[in-house]
Amino acid sequence: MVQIRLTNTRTKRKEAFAPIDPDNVRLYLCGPTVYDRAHLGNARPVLVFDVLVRLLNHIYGGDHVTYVRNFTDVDDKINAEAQRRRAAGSTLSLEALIDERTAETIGWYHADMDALGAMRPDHEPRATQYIDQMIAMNADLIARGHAYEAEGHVLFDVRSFPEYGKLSGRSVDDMIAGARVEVAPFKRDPMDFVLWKPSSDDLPGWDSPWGRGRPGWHIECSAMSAALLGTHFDIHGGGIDLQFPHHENEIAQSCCAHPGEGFANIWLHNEMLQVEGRKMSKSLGNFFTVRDLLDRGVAGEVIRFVMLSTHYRKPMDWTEAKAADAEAVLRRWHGLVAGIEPATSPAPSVIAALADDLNTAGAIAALHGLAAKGDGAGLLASARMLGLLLPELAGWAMADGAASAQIEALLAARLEARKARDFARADAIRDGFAAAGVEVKDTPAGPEWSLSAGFDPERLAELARTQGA
RNA sequence: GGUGGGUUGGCGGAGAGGUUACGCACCGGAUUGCAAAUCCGUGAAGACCGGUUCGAUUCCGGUACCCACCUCCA
Repeated sequence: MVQIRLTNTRTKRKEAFAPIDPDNVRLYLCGPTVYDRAHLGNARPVLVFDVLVRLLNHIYGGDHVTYVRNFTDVDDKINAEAQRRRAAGSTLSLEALIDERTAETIGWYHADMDALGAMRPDHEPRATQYIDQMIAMNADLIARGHAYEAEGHVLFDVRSFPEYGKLSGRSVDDMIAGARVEVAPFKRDPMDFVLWKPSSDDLPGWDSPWGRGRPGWHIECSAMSAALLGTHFDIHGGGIDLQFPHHENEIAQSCCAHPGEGFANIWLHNEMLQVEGRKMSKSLGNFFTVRDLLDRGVAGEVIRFVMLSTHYRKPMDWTEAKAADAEAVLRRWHGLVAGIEPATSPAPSVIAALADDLNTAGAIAALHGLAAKGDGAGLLASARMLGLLLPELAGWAMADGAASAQIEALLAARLEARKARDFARADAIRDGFAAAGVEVKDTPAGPEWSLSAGFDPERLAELARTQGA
């Protein structure tokens, strides 16, 4: 069996992966807060985990892997949007407006991640479905002396958990020394964080032993992972920005509520996304969503390829040049595997690269090797381990019937012109193909064609008109 | 200020203490009516300063720059 090695950010080392139960490998990925469209950075952990799950499925069998990714649907931005809609004249209740907003956002999220070829997790719990479990966990933490109630809040007592800060390499005292924000007076320690907070009448709330309120952000993941994966599971992941405070707080909650269980064995964190060498931010004007890219004609498969061409633990820079490069490679590969059945198993070189801490860039290099050998079957089977060259994502690289007919007609016209030694016309058609993004290869068996990066159906149609083909 | 990540050839981007990464681009050759594609081939690197070593881009220390995170923001 292939040995997977993963960099565990908890131990800061690359470790051999040994599942707790090989018959049920369990992973949890922190999912989106569903208040708006997913931006490009949100896609990175999803794709990293997608490749990881595909690899685990390959090694342990798809029925022996359980993948959970949550939706955070309790959040002040969601509340603000619901309040905005009601202020704008909606007659629906606040709760109904929140449902409306989160439902549509989840729909968008699914559509966008589907377009990237990301498999749906086995479970996609919503925080609002686990309020009872969160309340129970909070009560338990109070009973165990790890949390306390103050002014309608329930707060986690970080001083009760000596390990606090270990994941992110911070000490409570250092963090307090560097604190920049005023501390709520009812906290015992400035680093104590909220497990439950009171809701005013114009905010969603649930009845609890501490009055009507809503959960703090972190407790949902502790409650939902325990409910769906148990109190000890294999892999927990997310963006490196979540390492502190979110994951630190999850560990504190879960380890104190379930002492001795261990919580997640391995923590995986992906580095952040940049755009053209700069941080992606609304103020820099380089902020965009996955949907923005898709609408601009960048294929989901191209986005996936670019994402996977940088190792997950390095900062990833999104550039137009990379997208163009990826598109050219994928079009060539699609041409190479057209009509070919995948090999029965992926190439060992690709599996080996992925097993080595998800070295997707190395795996892509191995795919290039298969392509260079002309091993279409091997390329196809191996690329699919990375979620590439999947039939459901291939539509963008294919010409439709009208374009095919135009291209065939133009090729025939060009052949005729060449036979007549009318090279001016032959070259005009050739140049027109190039300008329209159609790649023609003249082989001994006759011309072959494929679409290249920047295929433009309108220019092709124009060419067909002017050449009378 | 604290914590973590990064810095590799023209560009992107991996692995490995000593042997070709890989892709794109470039250059030479084959091929072509000329091209394209394809095939063959040549170049080209590891921020800076020290240390360890027979030997470091790879390990260790320091410096510089870039990025992220640093309490009810998700």
